[in-house]
Amino acid sequence: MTGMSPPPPRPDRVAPALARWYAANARVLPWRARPGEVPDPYRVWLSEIMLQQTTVATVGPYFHAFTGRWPDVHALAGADDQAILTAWAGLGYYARARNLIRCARVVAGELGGRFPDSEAGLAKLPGIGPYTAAAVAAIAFDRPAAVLDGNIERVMARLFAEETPLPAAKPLLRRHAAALTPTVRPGDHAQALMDLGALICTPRRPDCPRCPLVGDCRGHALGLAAELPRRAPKKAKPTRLGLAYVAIRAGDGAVLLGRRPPSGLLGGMAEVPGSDWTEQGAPAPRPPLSADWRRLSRTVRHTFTHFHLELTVLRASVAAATPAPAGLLWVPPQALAGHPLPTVMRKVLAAGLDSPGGKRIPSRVRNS
DNA sequence: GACCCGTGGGT
DNA sequence: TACCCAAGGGT
Repeated sequence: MTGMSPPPPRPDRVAPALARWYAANARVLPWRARPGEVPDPYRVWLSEIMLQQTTVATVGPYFHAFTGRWPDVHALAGADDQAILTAWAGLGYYARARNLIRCARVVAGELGGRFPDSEAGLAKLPGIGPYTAAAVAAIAFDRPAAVLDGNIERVMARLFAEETPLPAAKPLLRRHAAALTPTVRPGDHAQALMDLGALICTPRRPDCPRCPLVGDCRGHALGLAAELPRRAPKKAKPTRLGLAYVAIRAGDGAVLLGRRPPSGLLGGMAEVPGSDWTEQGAPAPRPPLSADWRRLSRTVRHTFTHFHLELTVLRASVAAATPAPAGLLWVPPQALAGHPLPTVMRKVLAAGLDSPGGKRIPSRVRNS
Protein backbone atom coordinates (compact mmCIF):
# COMPACT_ATOMS: atom_id res chain seq x y z
CA MET A 1 0.00 0.00 0.00
CA THR A 2 2.82 2.42 0.69
CA GLY A 3 3.35 4.79 -2.17
CA MET A 4 -0.26 4.54 -3.27
CA SER A 5 -1.50 8.02 -4.02
CA PRO A 6 -5.01 8.77 -2.78
CA PRO A 7 -7.50 9.39 -5.60
CA PRO A 8 -8.62 12.91 -6.42
CA PRO A 9 -11.95 14.06 -4.98
CA ARG A 10 -14.98 13.19 -7.11
CA PRO A 11 -17.56 15.88 -7.84
CA ASP A 12 -20.41 13.37 -7.67
CA ARG A 13 -19.44 12.61 -4.07
CA VAL A 14 -18.22 15.99 -2.83
CA ALA A 15 -21.06 18.27 -3.92
CA PRO A 16 -23.87 16.14 -2.42
CA ALA A 17 -21.98 15.55 0.83
CA LEU A 18 -21.37 19.27 1.11
CA ALA A 19 -25.01 20.07 0.36
CA ARG A 20 -26.18 17.69 3.10
CA TRP A 21 -23.81 19.27 5.59
CA TYR A 22 -24.91 22.78 4.59
CA ALA A 23 -28.58 21.93 5.01
CA ALA A 24 -27.90 21.23 8.67
CA ASN A 25 -25.07 23.64 9.42
CA ALA A 26 -25.51 26.80 7.34
CA ARG A 27 -24.81 29.97 9.27
CA VAL A 28 -27.68 32.42 9.58
CA LEU A 29 -26.31 35.66 8.13
CA PRO A 30 -28.12 38.97 7.62
CA TRP A 31 -27.54 39.05 3.87
CA ARG A 32 -28.60 35.51 3.18
CA ALA A 33 -32.06 34.82 1.77
CA ARG A 34 -34.05 32.41 3.89
CA PRO A 35 -34.92 29.10 2.26
CA GLY A 36 -37.55 29.74 -0.39
CA GLU A 37 -36.83 33.48 -0.55
CA VAL A 38 -35.57 35.12 -3.72
CA PRO A 39 -32.21 36.77 -3.08
CA ASP A 40 -32.01 40.54 -3.53
CA PRO A 41 -29.06 41.26 -5.86
CA TYR A 42 -28.52 44.64 -4.19
CA ARG A 43 -28.06 43.07 -0.77
CA VAL A 44 -25.93 40.25 -2.17
CA TRP A 45 -23.69 42.75 -3.96
CA LEU A 46 -23.45 45.10 -0.96
CA SER A 47 -22.55 42.27 1.39
CA GLU A 48 -19.94 40.85 -0.97
CA ILE A 49 -18.22 44.23 -1.32
CA MET A 50 -18.20 44.67 2.46
CA LEU A 51 -16.93 41.14 3.00
CA GLN A 52 -13.88 41.61 0.80
CA GLN A 53 -10.97 40.88 3.15
CA THR A 54 -13.26 41.62 6.08
CA THR A 55 -14.74 39.30 8.67
CA VAL A 56 -18.42 38.44 8.97
CA ALA A 57 -18.51 39.82 12.54
CA THR A 58 -17.12 43.17 11.45
CA VAL A 59 -19.46 43.53 8.49
CA GLY A 60 -22.71 42.83 10.35
CA PRO A 61 -23.34 46.28 11.90
CA TYR A 62 -22.25 48.09 8.76
CA PHE A 63 -24.55 45.99 6.59
CA HIS A 64 -27.51 46.77 8.84
CA ALA A 65 -26.67 50.47 8.86
CA PHE A 66 -26.37 50.64 5.08
CA THR A 67 -29.50 48.65 4.24
CA GLY A 68 -31.49 50.53 6.85
CA ARG A 69 -30.49 53.89 5.45
CA TRP A 70 -30.22 52.95 1.76
CA PRO A 71 -32.61 50.03 1.14
CA ASP A 72 -32.01 49.76 -2.59
CA VAL A 73 -29.50 50.69 -5.25
CA HIS A 74 -31.42 53.86 -6.20
CA ALA A 75 -31.24 55.16 -2.65
CA LEU A 76 -27.54 54.44 -2.47
CA ALA A 77 -26.87 56.00 -5.86
CA GLY A 78 -28.63 59.16 -4.77
CA ALA A 79 -26.74 59.53 -1.51
CA ASP A 80 -23.94 62.03 -0.90
CA ASP A 81 -20.44 60.67 -1.28
CA GLN A 82 -19.49 62.04 2.12
CA ALA A 83 -22.45 60.38 3.81
CA ILE A 84 -21.42 57.03 2.36
CA LEU A 85 -17.77 57.46 3.28
CA THR A 86 -18.83 58.42 6.81
CA ALA A 87 -21.00 55.33 7.10
CA TRP A 88 -18.09 53.24 5.79
CA ALA A 89 -15.56 54.78 8.21
CA GLY A 90 -13.87 52.08 10.26
CA LEU A 91 -14.44 49.29 7.73
CA GLY A 92 -11.16 49.93 5.95
CA TYR A 93 -10.09 49.61 2.32
CA TYR A 94 -11.82 52.86 1.50
CA ALA A 95 -11.43 52.43 -2.25
CA ARG A 96 -14.23 49.89 -1.81
CA ALA A 97 -16.56 52.67 -0.71
CA ARG A 98 -15.55 54.91 -3.60
CA ASN A 99 -16.11 52.05 -6.07
CA LEU A 100 -19.37 51.16 -4.31
CA ILE A 101 -20.69 54.64 -5.08
CA ARG A 102 -19.53 54.49 -8.71
CA CYS A 103 -21.03 51.03 -9.16
CA ALA A 104 -24.37 52.00 -7.61
CA ARG A 105 -24.65 54.98 -9.95
CA VAL A 106 -23.92 52.90 -13.04
CA VAL A 107 -26.50 50.29 -12.02
CA ALA A 108 -29.14 52.84 -11.01
CA GLY A 109 -28.47 54.92 -14.10
CA GLU A 110 -27.54 53.29 -17.37
CA LEU A 111 -28.55 49.80 -16.22
CA GLY A 112 -31.99 50.90 -15.12
CA GLY A 113 -31.59 49.67 -11.57
CA ARG A 114 -30.83 46.06 -12.45
CA PHE A 115 -27.54 44.37 -11.74
CA PRO A 116 -26.10 42.31 -14.61
CA ASP A 117 -27.06 38.65 -14.15
CA SER A 118 -23.89 37.22 -15.67
CA GLU A 119 -20.38 36.89 -14.33
CA ALA A 120 -18.94 38.80 -17.29
CA GLY A 121 -21.42 41.63 -16.99
CA LEU A 122 -20.83 41.98 -13.27
CA ALA A 123 -17.06 41.93 -13.69
CA LYS A 124 -17.19 45.13 -15.73
CA LEU A 125 -18.51 47.13 -12.80
CA PRO A 126 -16.26 49.14 -10.46
CA GLY A 127 -15.13 47.20 -7.40
CA ILE A 128 -16.28 43.86 -8.78
CA GLY A 129 -13.40 41.51 -9.55
CA PRO A 130 -13.27 37.78 -10.29
CA TYR A 131 -14.41 36.69 -6.84
CA THR A 132 -17.31 39.09 -6.44
CA ALA A 133 -18.53 38.60 -10.01
CA ALA A 134 -18.68 34.85 -9.47
CA ALA A 135 -20.23 35.14 -6.01
CA VAL A 136 -23.01 37.53 -7.07
CA ALA A 137 -23.71 35.53 -10.24
CA ALA A 138 -24.01 32.32 -8.25
CA ILE A 139 -25.79 33.59 -5.14
CA ALA A 140 -28.10 36.23 -6.62
CA PHE A 141 -28.69 34.75 -10.08
CA ASP A 142 -28.19 31.01 -9.66
CA ARG A 143 -25.39 30.89 -12.22
CA PRO A 144 -22.91 27.98 -11.97
CA ALA A 145 -19.91 30.25 -11.48
CA ALA A 146 -16.73 28.98 -9.85
CA VAL A 147 -16.41 31.08 -6.73
CA LEU A 148 -12.89 31.30 -5.31
CA ASP A 149 -12.17 33.22 -2.13
CA GLY A 150 -9.63 32.66 0.61
CA ASN A 151 -11.77 30.00 2.27
CA ILE A 152 -12.37 28.06 -0.91
CA GLU A 153 -8.70 28.33 -1.86
CA ARG A 154 -7.86 26.65 1.41
CA VAL A 155 -10.53 23.96 1.04
CA MET A 156 -9.45 23.18 -2.53
CA ALA A 157 -5.75 23.13 -1.67
CA ARG A 158 -6.50 20.56 1.02
CA LEU A 159 -9.05 18.49 -0.90
CA PHE A 160 -6.67 18.14 -3.85
CA ALA A 161 -3.44 18.22 -1.80
CA GLU A 162 -2.19 21.04 -3.98
CA GLU A 163 1.29 22.00 -2.80
CA THR A 164 1.99 24.84 -5.20
CA PRO A 165 2.22 28.01 -3.08
CA LEU A 166 -0.31 30.82 -3.36
CA PRO A 167 -0.82 33.02 -5.22
CA ALA A 168 0.69 31.00 -8.08
CA ALA A 169 -1.70 28.12 -7.32
CA LYS A 170 -4.79 30.24 -7.85
CA PRO A 171 -5.57 29.13 -11.45
CA LEU A 172 -5.18 25.48 -10.43
CA LEU A 173 -7.44 25.94 -7.43
CA ARG A 174 -9.99 27.74 -9.56
CA ARG A 175 -10.12 24.77 -11.94
CA HIS A 176 -10.61 22.42 -9.00
CA ALA A 177 -13.41 24.61 -7.68
CA ALA A 178 -15.02 24.72 -11.12
CA ALA A 179 -14.88 20.93 -11.41
CA LEU A 180 -16.79 20.58 -8.13
CA THR A 181 -19.43 23.25 -8.83
CA PRO A 182 -22.86 21.70 -9.40
CA THR A 183 -25.46 23.13 -11.75
CA VAL A 184 -28.10 22.89 -9.03
CA ARG A 185 -27.98 25.71 -6.48
CA PRO A 186 -24.42 26.81 -7.22
CA GLY A 187 -24.87 29.74 -4.85
CA ASP A 188 -25.57 27.43 -1.93
CA HIS A 189 -22.59 25.33 -2.97
CA ALA A 190 -20.31 28.37 -2.85
CA GLN A 191 -21.67 29.51 0.49
CA ALA A 192 -21.39 25.98 1.83
CA LEU A 193 -17.70 25.90 0.93
CA MET A 194 -17.19 29.26 2.62
CA ASP A 195 -19.00 28.09 5.75
CA LEU A 196 -16.98 24.90 5.73
CA GLY A 197 -13.80 26.96 5.52
CA ALA A 198 -14.93 29.23 8.32
CA LEU A 199 -16.23 26.54 10.68
CA ILE A 200 -14.40 23.27 9.95
CA CYS A 201 -11.60 23.63 7.43
CA THR A 202 -9.99 26.49 9.36
CA PRO A 203 -6.51 27.87 8.67
CA ARG A 204 -4.77 26.65 11.82
CA ARG A 205 -6.38 23.55 13.23
CA PRO A 206 -8.87 22.04 10.82
CA ASP A 207 -11.52 19.93 12.53
CA CYS A 208 -11.17 17.02 10.11
CA PRO A 209 -13.14 14.50 12.18
CA ARG A 210 -16.25 16.67 11.78
CA CYS A 211 -15.68 17.41 8.11
CA PRO A 212 -18.28 16.06 5.67
CA LEU A 213 -15.57 15.78 3.02
CA VAL A 214 -12.93 13.99 5.08
CA GLY A 215 -13.39 10.77 3.14
CA ASP A 216 -12.67 12.56 -0.13
CA CYS A 217 -9.82 14.76 1.08
CA ARG A 218 -6.44 14.01 -0.42
CA GLY A 219 -4.72 16.45 1.93
CA HIS A 220 -6.12 14.63 4.95
CA ALA A 221 -5.20 11.24 3.53
CA LEU A 222 -1.62 12.43 3.12
CA GLY A 223 -1.51 14.07 6.56
CA LEU A 224 -0.98 17.45 4.95
CA ALA A 225 -4.29 19.20 5.60
CA ALA A 226 -3.11 21.57 8.32
CA GLU A 227 -0.07 22.65 6.29
CA LEU A 228 -2.04 23.67 3.23
CA PRO A 229 -2.31 25.95 1.42
CA ARG A 230 1.32 26.87 1.18
CA ARG A 231 2.04 30.53 0.65
CA ALA A 232 4.86 32.59 -0.73
CA PRO A 233 6.75 34.31 2.09
CA LYS A 234 5.54 37.81 2.81
CA LYS A 235 7.55 40.96 3.16
CA ALA A 236 8.25 42.58 6.49
CA LYS A 237 6.41 45.82 7.26
CA PRO A 238 8.55 48.92 7.74
CA THR A 239 7.70 51.51 10.37
CA ARG A 240 6.89 55.08 9.40
CA LEU A 241 6.94 58.06 11.73
CA GLY A 242 4.70 61.10 11.68
CA LEU A 243 3.36 64.06 13.61
CA ALA A 244 -0.34 64.73 14.17
CA TYR A 245 -1.68 68.07 15.37
CA VAL A 246 -4.78 68.28 17.51
CA ALA A 247 -5.82 71.93 17.74
CA ILE A 248 -8.59 72.57 20.25
CA ARG A 249 -10.63 75.73 20.08
CA ALA A 250 -11.56 77.46 23.33
CA GLY A 251 -15.25 77.66 24.10
CA ASP A 252 -16.75 74.78 22.14
CA GLY A 253 -13.73 72.47 22.08
CA ALA A 254 -13.85 72.14 18.31
CA VAL A 255 -10.91 70.41 16.61
CA LEU A 256 -9.27 71.22 13.32
CA LEU A 257 -9.87 68.67 10.58
CA GLY A 258 -8.83 68.37 6.96
CA ARG A 259 -9.60 66.00 4.12
CA ARG A 260 -7.16 63.61 2.50
CA PRO A 261 -6.59 63.54 -1.26
CA PRO A 262 -9.36 61.68 -3.10
CA SER A 263 -7.30 58.58 -3.87
CA GLY A 264 -4.50 56.62 -2.29
CA LEU A 265 -4.15 55.75 1.37
CA LEU A 266 -7.34 56.69 3.25
CA GLY A 267 -8.42 58.53 0.12
CA GLY A 268 -11.19 61.07 0.70
CA MET A 269 -11.27 60.47 4.44
CA ALA A 270 -11.07 63.08 7.18
CA GLU A 271 -7.86 63.66 9.09
CA VAL A 272 -6.13 65.77 11.67
CA PRO A 273 -3.47 67.93 10.04
CA GLY A 274 -0.02 66.39 10.21
CA SER A 275 3.41 65.84 8.76
CA ASP A 276 4.41 63.46 6.03
CA TRP A 277 4.90 59.92 7.27
CA THR A 278 8.58 59.18 6.85
CA GLU A 279 10.34 55.86 6.76
CA GLN A 280 13.77 57.39 7.31
CA GLY A 281 14.64 60.41 9.38
CA ALA A 282 12.43 62.53 11.57
CA PRO A 283 9.29 63.96 9.99
CA ALA A 284 9.45 67.69 9.27
CA PRO A 285 7.17 69.69 11.59
CA ARG A 286 4.17 71.16 9.80
CA PRO A 287 1.85 72.78 12.36
CA PRO A 288 -1.40 74.00 10.80
CA LEU A 289 -1.21 77.22 12.81
CA SER A 290 1.10 78.97 15.20
CA ALA A 291 0.40 77.90 18.78
CA ASP A 292 1.92 76.50 21.93
CA TRP A 293 2.10 72.88 20.74
CA ARG A 294 2.64 70.34 23.51
CA ARG A 295 3.79 66.85 22.73
CA LEU A 296 1.72 64.10 24.34
CA SER A 297 3.67 61.42 26.14
CA ARG A 298 1.63 58.62 24.57
CA THR A 299 2.27 57.94 20.90
CA VAL A 300 -0.38 56.49 18.64
CA ARG A 301 0.46 53.25 16.89
CA HIS A 302 -1.46 51.87 13.98
CA THR A 303 -0.74 49.18 11.42
CA PHE A 304 -1.80 49.45 7.81
CA THR A 305 -1.61 46.76 5.18
CA HIS A 306 2.02 47.39 4.32
CA PHE A 307 3.55 49.49 7.11
CA HIS A 308 3.42 50.29 10.80
CA LEU A 309 2.75 53.89 11.74
CA GLU A 310 3.92 55.65 14.87
CA LEU A 311 2.38 59.07 15.35
CA THR A 312 3.55 61.67 17.83
CA VAL A 313 0.53 63.73 18.84
CA LEU A 314 0.92 67.46 19.45
CA ARG A 315 -1.86 69.40 21.08
CA ALA A 316 -2.59 73.09 21.47
CA SER A 317 -5.46 75.19 22.74
CA VAL A 318 -6.27 78.26 20.70
CA ALA A 319 -8.58 81.23 21.09
CA ALA A 320 -12.25 80.88 20.23
CA ALA A 321 -11.94 83.40 17.41
CA THR A 322 -9.10 81.59 15.65
CA PRO A 323 -10.01 81.20 11.98
CA ALA A 324 -9.53 77.83 10.30
CA PRO A 325 -6.54 77.80 7.95
CA ALA A 326 -7.24 77.21 4.25
CA GLY A 327 -8.56 73.73 3.54
CA LEU A 328 -9.24 73.00 7.22
CA LEU A 329 -12.39 73.11 9.27
CA TRP A 330 -13.30 73.52 12.93
CA VAL A 331 -15.45 70.57 13.99
CA PRO A 332 -17.18 70.56 17.38
CA PRO A 333 -16.98 67.26 19.29
CA GLN A 334 -20.62 66.38 18.74
CA ALA A 335 -20.16 66.83 14.99
CA LEU A 336 -17.21 64.44 14.71
CA ALA A 337 -19.53 61.51 14.00
CA GLY A 338 -20.62 63.25 10.81
CA HIS A 339 -17.12 63.09 9.36
CA PRO A 340 -15.46 60.10 7.70
CA LEU A 341 -12.76 59.50 10.29
CA PRO A 342 -10.67 56.39 9.70
CA THR A 343 -9.63 54.38 12.73
CA VAL A 344 -6.13 55.80 12.90
CA MET A 345 -7.56 59.31 13.19
CA ARG A 346 -10.03 58.20 15.85
CA LYS A 347 -7.04 56.98 17.81
CA VAL A 348 -5.29 60.33 17.37
CA LEU A 349 -8.35 62.24 18.53
CA ALA A 350 -8.87 59.91 21.46
CA ALA A 351 -5.31 60.60 22.54
CA GLY A 352 -5.46 64.33 21.83
CA LEU A 353 -8.82 65.06 23.42
CA ASP A 354 -8.19 63.04 26.53
CA SER A 355 -4.45 63.05 26.90
CA PRO A 356 -3.47 61.09 30.00
CA GLY A 357 -6.25 58.55 30.00
CA GLY A 358 -7.28 57.19 26.67
CA LYS A 359 -10.98 57.72 26.28
CA ARG A 360 -12.41 56.26 23.13
CA ILE A 361 -14.32 58.12 20.50
CA PRO A 362 -16.79 55.48 19.44
CA SER A 363 -17.35 54.83 15.79
CA ARG A 364 -20.78 55.64 14.51
CA VAL A 365 -21.20 51.96 13.84
CA ARG A 366 -20.01 49.44 16.38
CA ASN A 367 -20.60 45.92 17.45
CA SER A 368 -23.28 45.05 19.99
C1' DG B 1 3.52 39.26 -10.86
C1' DA B 2 4.35 43.14 -7.71
C1' DC B 3 2.62 46.57 -5.13
C1' DC B 4 -0.87 49.33 -2.95
C1' DC B 5 -4.82 49.44 0.05
C1' DG B 6 -7.51 48.98 6.68
C1' DT B 7 -8.98 46.85 10.37
C1' DG B 8 -10.02 43.63 14.13
C1' DG B 9 -9.80 39.20 16.26
C1' DG B 10 -7.39 34.93 17.19
C1' DT B 11 -3.27 32.57 18.77
C1' DT C 1 4.35 41.07 21.32
C1' DA C 2 4.19 39.50 16.80
C1' DC C 3 2.15 37.32 13.34
C1' DC C 4 -1.67 35.38 10.81
C1' DC C 5 -5.51 36.09 8.03
C1' DA C 6 -10.29 37.42 6.50
C1' DA C 7 -16.50 36.35 1.28
C1' DG C 8 -10.16 40.91 -2.91
C1' DG C 9 -9.73 44.73 -6.38
C1' DG C 10 -7.12 48.21 -8.87
C1' DT C 11 -3.06 49.60 -11.12
